[in-house]
Amino acid sequence: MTQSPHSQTLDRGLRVLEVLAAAEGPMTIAEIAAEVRAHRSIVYRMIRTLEDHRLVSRGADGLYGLGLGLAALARSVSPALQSAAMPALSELADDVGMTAFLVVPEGDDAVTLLSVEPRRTAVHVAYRPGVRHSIHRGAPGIAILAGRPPAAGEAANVARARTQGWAYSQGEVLSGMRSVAAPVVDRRGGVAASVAVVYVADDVDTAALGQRVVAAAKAVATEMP
Amino acid sequence: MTQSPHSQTLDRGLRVLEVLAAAEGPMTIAEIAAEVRAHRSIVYRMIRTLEDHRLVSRGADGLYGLGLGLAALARSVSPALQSAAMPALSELADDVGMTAFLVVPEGDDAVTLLSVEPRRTAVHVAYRPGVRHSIHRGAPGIAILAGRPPAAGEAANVARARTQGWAYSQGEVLSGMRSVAAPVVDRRGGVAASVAVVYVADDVDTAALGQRVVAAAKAVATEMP
DNA sequence: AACACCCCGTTCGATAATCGAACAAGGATA
DNA sequence: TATCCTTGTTCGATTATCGAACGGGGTGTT
Repeated sequence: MTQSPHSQTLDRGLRVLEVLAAAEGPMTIAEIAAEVRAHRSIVYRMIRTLEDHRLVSRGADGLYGLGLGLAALARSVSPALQSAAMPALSELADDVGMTAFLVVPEGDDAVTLLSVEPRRTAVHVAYRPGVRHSIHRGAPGIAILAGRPPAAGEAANVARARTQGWAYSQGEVLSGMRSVAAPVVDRRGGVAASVAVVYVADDVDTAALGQRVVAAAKAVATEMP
Repeated sequence: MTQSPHSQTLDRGLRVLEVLAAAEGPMTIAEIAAEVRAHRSIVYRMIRTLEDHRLVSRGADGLYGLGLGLAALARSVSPALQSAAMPALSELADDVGMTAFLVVPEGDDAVTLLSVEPRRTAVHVAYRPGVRHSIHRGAPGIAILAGRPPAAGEAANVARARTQGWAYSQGEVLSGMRSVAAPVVDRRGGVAASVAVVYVADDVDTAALGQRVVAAAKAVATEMP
């Protein structure tokens, strides 16, 4: 078994991006270097290269932050799925007054790819793209599992979600949060994603909400190429 | 004057991402290597590293595409601005039945950071994040310029936009497309962005639309921290 | 079957890209 | 002025990277 060599330089460059993403605001090169644990001159060279690709940009104050090239790159992640989901998600968010989002499986994780906040509710739950958790916890992940062919020894909540068409969870990802989700099943019968909403209220007609989310998920599937 | 050394390895790694973004669908490593004009074994090493950072992912068929880590990174580009703009944009898009988007200046360019398509119009103009053009062409760029302090020798359309509060353009970026935009002026008087809509119809009350866009831009500014 | 072709993934010595201590040049503070 | 801190660059030593070559698996063709 080999060591599967990795690229040190590329790794450090990507860590620069991650450090900038995790930071509160723009940073100096010295701060970045300290965080990445590399020599300053190394970070200089890398920052220049990242700047060429517009992945970082130097603000007017001389500090560095993430650049707009990332917006273009992110838009190219599953573009067909994103385009198909966008209208259905915003319609759903408006209808029910909750944040609606699209969750995609990646290995054993469920990752939020796209989220739409409702137009005008006093309070709503912010749910950011990039959020990642186990596919076995939370309605979005359960919905994805339920959309797949039945597996031996699968959890009870997955089986229930499969028969009723949507999944429900409470506090599995964030305490106090409830979530309802339905799988997006594409033409070939594969599960591409799930559509979900989150909320905190306890006076919600879950069954009706479930049907509404199922309809949104179907709409997404219909728009898929 | 030195050559401002750049990092070859990092550059090639980023080009891998760009190649994947530009591609129609997932690619083999050999295809990527050909496109990037680097040896296959180099691309192997880089792909492994990119995979560790979840910027690329290997599909079930063994092909590689962009990974979900990009969604998280993109969300960290001006997060405050994105959060502030999201609700106002989707409300605007719904109200007027047009695609609404947030445009940010980067040097001499105007770049689309965020876009929201309307819920249910038969036809609407798709406008993708990452679109970039000169800040001097098109309503979004003009609006940003108009939000800045008056400059000597500035174009007439900028001056007009400043007095009326919003900018209008026709076919400057895409032929046949009309666009109306208004600047987002933050608390410190700086111009962070502009809010814009695009459409093709010629029977639109431009003045009324302009007022509506101005209101949306104000709403975004109000939500800014 | 045997062949040809393409893609995958890895190995390893030569090489060139990278590393990082040291340097020069501003600001700021005292 | 002198001191300190930060930014940005230089350049020889080192080491990560490069890339030709290898082995193996899959698919389609003769």
